[in-house]
Amino acid sequence: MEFEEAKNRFLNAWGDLGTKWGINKTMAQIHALLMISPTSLSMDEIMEELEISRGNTSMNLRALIDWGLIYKEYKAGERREYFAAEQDIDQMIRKVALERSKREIKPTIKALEDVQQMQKDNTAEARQFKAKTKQLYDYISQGDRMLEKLVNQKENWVTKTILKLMR
Amino acid sequence: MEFEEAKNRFLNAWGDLGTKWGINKTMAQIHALLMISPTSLSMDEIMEELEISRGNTSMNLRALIDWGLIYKEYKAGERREYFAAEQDIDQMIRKVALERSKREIKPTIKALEDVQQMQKDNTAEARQFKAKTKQLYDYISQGDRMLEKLVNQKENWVTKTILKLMR
DNA sequence: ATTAACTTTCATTTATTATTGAAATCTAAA
DNA sequence: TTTAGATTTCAATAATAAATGAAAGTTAAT
Repeated sequence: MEFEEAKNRFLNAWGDLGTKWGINKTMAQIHALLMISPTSLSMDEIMEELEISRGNTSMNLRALIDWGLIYKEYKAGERREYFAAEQDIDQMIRKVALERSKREIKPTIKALEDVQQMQKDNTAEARQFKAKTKQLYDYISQGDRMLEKLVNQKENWVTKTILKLMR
Repeated sequence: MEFEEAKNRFLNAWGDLGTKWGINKTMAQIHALLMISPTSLSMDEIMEELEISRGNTSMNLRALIDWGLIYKEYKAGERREYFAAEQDIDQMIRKVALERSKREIKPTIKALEDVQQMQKDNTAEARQFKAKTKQLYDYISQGDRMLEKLVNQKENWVTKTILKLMR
């Protein structure tokens, strides 16, 4: 396999993975491209490599910055902006976990909390509903608390966690 | 909040969560409905409650069965099929983790493996590419091995894992 | 073997999400 | 303060994914 072929294989695989994880294909591919690039890249270089429009590139670069997965770099005497990926995988996973907690887990927990406030209603349906949503609430909020805790201890928790659990 | 209102709030929250996790809204809502139902439900009951078509219901029930999240029940002397959700949350999370590993993680690992076979190429680009994809491969495959291990030990690993890590 | 209750399939339609590209905005340098 | 390189915005378009519904398929009971 040639380098170009391997690179495309990887960019596509990462793009596909992204779409399954609430990250659109372009966003994931820009991220992939920056991860494997030995130098930071300008918007034009990214557009050319991935054959995407300026608007699309701009919007997804911003999204990646919002997620904390890439950052801008300024070169002396150059006006244009360059972009580079966070290279530490632990850090990367931490960022993704944090963002997904914020966008998906937290709102779900809020909803589960809210529905607990339901008025007394002693039908079998209402009882099962209350029991199940409470169970889900306890479960998910405990998981989220764990996530938070691990994310905030700035060490390489992912690796550590994996190794701990592999014992 | 009335029961009906709470129920809809929950069905919508679960549907939304699903869309962020590669599970379409209807599939997630059917799952939610069955989780909170004290009895198993027929296809017609599900259609009516969620106001969705027969075709949609049929396809998503099958998908949920494929994922192992719900199962069929047959009632004596009745021709129609009834559906019930797996009630154990640990089991549910295990099923989702397993399915996502199969659909998303495994193919990514395969791609990362493949691109390692790239021919010798000593440009800075190729070297960074090789290093980064190897790093990702090691990381992700170790994570997936852990997942597999935990999923296969049929205990309530999610709870245990969380508690272990909360220490 | 035929009927009728029930389920599945899939071509078409609808809804959702992503992408484009040109105009507007921003900003460093002249 | 004007210019020009560069980025952002967003209405329009394209691509993708989900939902419909009617016809085809299944199967238990007669």
